[in-house]
Amino acid sequence: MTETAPRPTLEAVAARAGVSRATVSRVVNGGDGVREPLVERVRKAVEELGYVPNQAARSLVTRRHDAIAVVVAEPETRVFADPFFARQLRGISKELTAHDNQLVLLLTEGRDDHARVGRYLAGGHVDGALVFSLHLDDPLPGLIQRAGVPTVFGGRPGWSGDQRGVVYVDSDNRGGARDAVRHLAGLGRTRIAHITGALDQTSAVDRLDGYRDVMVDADPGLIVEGDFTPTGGERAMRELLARCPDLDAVFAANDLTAAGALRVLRASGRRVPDDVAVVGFDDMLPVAEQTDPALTTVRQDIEEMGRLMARLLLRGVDRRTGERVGGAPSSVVLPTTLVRRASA
Amino acid sequence: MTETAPRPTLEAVAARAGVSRATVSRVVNGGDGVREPLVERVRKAVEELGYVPNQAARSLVTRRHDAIAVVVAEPETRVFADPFFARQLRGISKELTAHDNQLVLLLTEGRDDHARVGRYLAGGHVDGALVFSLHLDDPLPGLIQRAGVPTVFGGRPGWSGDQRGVVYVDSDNRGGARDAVRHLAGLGRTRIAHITGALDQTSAVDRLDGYRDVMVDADPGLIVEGDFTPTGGERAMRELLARCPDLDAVFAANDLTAAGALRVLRASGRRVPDDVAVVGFDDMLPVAEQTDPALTTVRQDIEEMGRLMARLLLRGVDRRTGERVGGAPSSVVLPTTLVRRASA
DNA sequence: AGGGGAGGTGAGAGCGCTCTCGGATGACCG
DNA sequence: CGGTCATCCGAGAGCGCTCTCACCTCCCCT
Repeated sequence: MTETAPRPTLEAVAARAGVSRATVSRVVNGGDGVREPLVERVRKAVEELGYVPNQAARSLVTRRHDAIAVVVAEPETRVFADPFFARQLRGISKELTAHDNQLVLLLTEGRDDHARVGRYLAGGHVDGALVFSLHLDDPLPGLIQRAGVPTVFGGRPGWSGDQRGVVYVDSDNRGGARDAVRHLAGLGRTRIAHITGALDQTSAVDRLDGYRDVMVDADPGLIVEGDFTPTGGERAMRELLARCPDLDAVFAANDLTAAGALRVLRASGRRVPDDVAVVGFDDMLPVAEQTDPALTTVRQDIEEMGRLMARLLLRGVDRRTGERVGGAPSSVVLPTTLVRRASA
Repeated sequence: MTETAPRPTLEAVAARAGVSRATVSRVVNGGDGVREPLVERVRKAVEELGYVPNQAARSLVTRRHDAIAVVVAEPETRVFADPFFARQLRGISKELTAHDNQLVLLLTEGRDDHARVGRYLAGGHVDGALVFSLHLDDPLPGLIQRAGVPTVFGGRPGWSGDQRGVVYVDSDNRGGARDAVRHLAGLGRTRIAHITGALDQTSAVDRLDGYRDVMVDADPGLIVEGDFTPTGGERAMRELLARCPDLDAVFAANDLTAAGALRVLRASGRRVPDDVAVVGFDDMLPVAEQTDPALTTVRQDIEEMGRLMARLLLRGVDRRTGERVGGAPSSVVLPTTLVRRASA
């Protein structure tokens, strides 16, 4: 265990197989242009010696790292506490693994970390970056653009700078919100309230816009700002009940918010969905199914978002190294679906 | 953006500063043994050129990567869906960042992935590994030991192989469980049931052992196997109520399980804590506080566990490269604390 | 004033790999 | 049967860095 066996090099394999380094290299990298018997011999030598290429040496000459950074800006604990991000990460991991890429995770908190991440990305340690930019005033997109690293954002970055070349993957937050509100309207509800998410995030803004699309001349009193947390949902719901006791439906910006709202509604004696219908967003599974009553919500395929981000990025990275591709990748907005459960 | 500026090399910095490569290297790596005026000149040149060392070239000669792999075996979605892991990851990230190490995340699903991870670790791409080995029959510890990579496990690995040199960080699951059950007993409860976790994980086994420590001659009917999920908790609770309608307390193996149990208890007309007192484990925050009533539970400092794992590993890694250290690192078991809320 | 030593600095040899380029080999055609 | 060309393989030059070792300076002691 403490004994570090000297790892075999290309040279050693070449000697054993009785060929040159170049030939071994060719075989290891796909084996094109090497005749079958030689390929066999080299493969055998690799096997016997347990040869594994030295990635550092390889990167040194190829300038590729087969590694992608995943940057998660995490100013608040909340973000990380919900499973949303974990699911996305899983999708990303799957896709990267399938293409033999490593995932380098960079978690940031605060300004100093931003600088550090910027330096790291500019340092050319990775071939590209997947960035979850969560807040409107986040300096990260700017830093990254300057670093010149191919990047795909998770969620539309709320960034006022140069938009050219910005690629992102997002859910159709606005469309999903419209569906939710229309569903409530279709149930005959007319006093439909909205508890927003944290409005410094584009997803919250987009969902609010979707609500407004349907409720064109809604009572402004029916809109209360939340923050994507259950506690925020509770507070907002209390405020709503005080302001508009006659409301008959609530569209919450996410499931956690809805869960909080549900508790307050129950405590206030309202029956859900009979008195007040509630719709959430995300279909965050441990939560949405476990509320009482089970939550009607807007589902987004989170894992697929992650996978797509990775795919888009890898395409961009390939383009960079000069391989043929069909044009620059562009942003993708994934559809959402309404999941009907008991709450609306 | 598409234009990849050629990054300056050590050579370039040396030329600009009018010194040799060796001197620049010395300055970049701490500057020991270089006279002040020269240090200044080199620093200036580095600054002006925006020089960033090429990690690949450096690793090639030093055989260090300043990178640590975090391996998460994830046979079931559940593991990833709960925030437990995310918190630990955060602790790890902080500690690694503080020591200028990168975090390479390896997510595995299924046997093929295990082989892949084994190969990766054996390939010497990272200086060490942090492994979350979740199941008793997991082949990963064996693979890793064979790969000869310094490793620290998250949670006691339930592994029957050679235990020498196995280092892990765990919570005092057994002690925490004892505290929980004693607390219930202290409340005057006598028919205390236990819903276990998934018993192929050591944490579940240890918590069960802790329960048994206190309930030395408990009715075996009071113990039902769960699986750490809310649904499992519901099922188990129903079974318990059918078998032992006279139970007056439940110790659930984790908070999610407790949440499920709580729902079933309420549905069955039992009042909590009046009729049945409930204690969970983890103090998983969005969950434990939001249950009705708020959950009394056993808190473990998850983030600290992560930080500690990283610290232990880095110490082991240093030892490897020949730096002085105070002996081989050994496993650590962190204490837990009982958090009293409304449910017991 | 001369010698020894300590401390700074530079030259150069790799680390393990890829990739270009020239040479060898054999197939195929006239 | 000689020439042409495509195909396959090996020699060798780096990629950007670290680190050893020799040299050079300058200081201090006798």
